Amino acid sequence: MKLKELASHLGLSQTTVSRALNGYPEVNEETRQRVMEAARRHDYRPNASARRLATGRAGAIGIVLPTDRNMLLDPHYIEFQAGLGERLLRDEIDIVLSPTKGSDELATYRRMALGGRVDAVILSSPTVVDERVGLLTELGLPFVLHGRTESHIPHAWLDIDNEGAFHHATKHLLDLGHRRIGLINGETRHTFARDRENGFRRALNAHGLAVDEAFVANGLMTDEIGYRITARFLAERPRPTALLVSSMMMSLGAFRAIRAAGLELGRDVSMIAHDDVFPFLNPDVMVPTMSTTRSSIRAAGKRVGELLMELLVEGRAPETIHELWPVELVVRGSTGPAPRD
Amino acid sequence: MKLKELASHLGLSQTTVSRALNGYPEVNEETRQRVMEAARRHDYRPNASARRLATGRAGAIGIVLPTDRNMLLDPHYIEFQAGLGERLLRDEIDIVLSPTKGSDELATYRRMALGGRVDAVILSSPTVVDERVGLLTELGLPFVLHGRTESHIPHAWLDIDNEGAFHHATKHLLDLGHRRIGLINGETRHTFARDRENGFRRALNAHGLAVDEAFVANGLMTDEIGYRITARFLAERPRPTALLVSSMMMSLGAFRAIRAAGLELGRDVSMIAHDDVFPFLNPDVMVPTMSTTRSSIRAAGKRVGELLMELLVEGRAPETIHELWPVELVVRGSTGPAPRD
DNA sequence: CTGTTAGCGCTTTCAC
DNA sequence: GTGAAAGCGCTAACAG
Repeated sequence: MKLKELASHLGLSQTTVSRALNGYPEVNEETRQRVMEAARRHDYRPNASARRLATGRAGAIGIVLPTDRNMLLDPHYIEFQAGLGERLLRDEIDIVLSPTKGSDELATYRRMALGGRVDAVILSSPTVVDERVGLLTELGLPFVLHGRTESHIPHAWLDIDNEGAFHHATKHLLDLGHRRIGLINGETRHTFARDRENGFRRALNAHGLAVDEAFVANGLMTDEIGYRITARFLAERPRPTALLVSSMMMSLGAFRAIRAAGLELGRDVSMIAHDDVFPFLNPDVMVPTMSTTRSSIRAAGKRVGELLMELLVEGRAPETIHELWPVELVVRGSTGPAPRD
Repeated sequence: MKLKELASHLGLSQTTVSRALNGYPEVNEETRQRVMEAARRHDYRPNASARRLATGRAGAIGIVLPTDRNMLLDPHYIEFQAGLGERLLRDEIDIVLSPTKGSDELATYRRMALGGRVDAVILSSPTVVDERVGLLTELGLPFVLHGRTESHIPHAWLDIDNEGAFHHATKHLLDLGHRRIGLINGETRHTFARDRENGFRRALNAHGLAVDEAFVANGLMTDEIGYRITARFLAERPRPTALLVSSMMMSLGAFRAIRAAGLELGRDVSMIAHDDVFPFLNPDVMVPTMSTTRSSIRAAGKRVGELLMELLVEGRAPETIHELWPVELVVRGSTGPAPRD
């Protein structure tokens, strides 16, 4: 069923039917009812491409999906998508995933912009210096950055307070008497990792403590890397009495390394991990329960969807969109007072 | 830059330029070079909507994304997407995610089909009786099912041999002398869970053993549920000496429950878990290493992309596409001989 | 080998 | 309040 057929069916013009369906005010209320009713009965759906071509709006937002390693081989991504989808659903906006090999990423954004397939894009996992912001601005494709990057170009972003979170967590460990604290972090080129490290260092410095560089490590946020780094830390003498870990996934590996070293989590070694709140990994049911800095990545996705709509529909200026979310510290069983030496 | 401009720039008609760009054979090779070169120089990209409207092809395939809990907001999903993307990338095919609330799922498929936004869709996590197959067939929207469902309607599917995998795993445990084996499975409405249970039962029966229903459990495939079910199993007397677990995520919880019960994995209790091969969860680096039935969900995604293209481009008949992948049993440290009673 | 001419299905002036 | 007509940017017969 296409508009033309529907119109002739009703003995009306395409124009009127289109107007009725799209809620234009100048349509007779009775006519509108008839049109609506007929549309429903015939299960009429406007053709997306035709509508887009006519309006210039794509009704979709884009995400570039790097198919190779390490970018988003983690569950963070899908949680974010779920949140985003939750919001976009309301306006029947689709998410277009454009697969890309890591090296062609910028070219893919270019293709998205020029192809008119999307109205805006979302940028995730920014690095400290991120070329994408400049490119998209130049291309005139609206976007919201999830995270932050250093750039003089005004743009919309939403981030969590990584610096504050790890500062708080470190301070908590210091208050418990820990003096040798290890940091197991994501890759340094990512802004969030740098921010967390800054928070960590600031807390130690404020306490008059030097950072022991042997206890600062970065890597992919996997179970395996968590295990390896922790094993290395625990082999040092003296070893750290507490760990700050950038992801729950890494904390799983860290936990195993602690056990493998014959130590007990929450007594011999304390741990605080960052929790993005995955439905399948609940710090409350771990044994011992895991102390965390918590911020739902799904909620962030939802809010980013919201901001995108404000950008697109209400024409809100990107530079007015800067949201920094506070991060909660949840103290559970994996943290305890520093053991005596 | 649009086609029209590019054409007048070159002193050619739109048609010729279009043909040159789309690789039609009847274009003079020299002309084609000129056109290509000009297109590159001006960074010309055909408008996706216009092309779609003209050709009727969308250049995208759809996935319905259930935004609420428990469907597949788990990492399985993103791995599959990555594999799919890897293949679709080659033909510049996009993936359109249509967010939906669980209950509106069928309506969303309908919308996708009628809206012409996608050329085909992918169906994941089928239930034993799955209405989607009938709906899509009726709507005439091509699809490939990842998994299997009971249906008399001919359709394309790719699945792993879940029955065989769990039969094999169970048999292996039996050969090691285990007699009380627990099954920790996904939700029974899903075909894969039913198939795994069937394989498990068949192996026990072939061995002349009755299935102890107290040792068969189903639930969401999360760490938490894995923990709970295992704790319950281990509280039974006599308790199981081996566990078959449907996901690595659940096995993490199972592992914790085993430790919490003061038992040792691989000695007091053996475990085989199904591994979808996530880059962030490596059975080889666990302690002890985890025995698994292994099949890469990412490889499946890639192959589904391939099949989709055959369906769409080469016009392959859906009913000729039935792939059942064998599953490898990888014996590692988490399995050992049954302990003496 | 190239150009002319219709559309694809919808929205949107501009008249009435 | 409704309709006629002109596109949106591209592809695809059909001629030549």
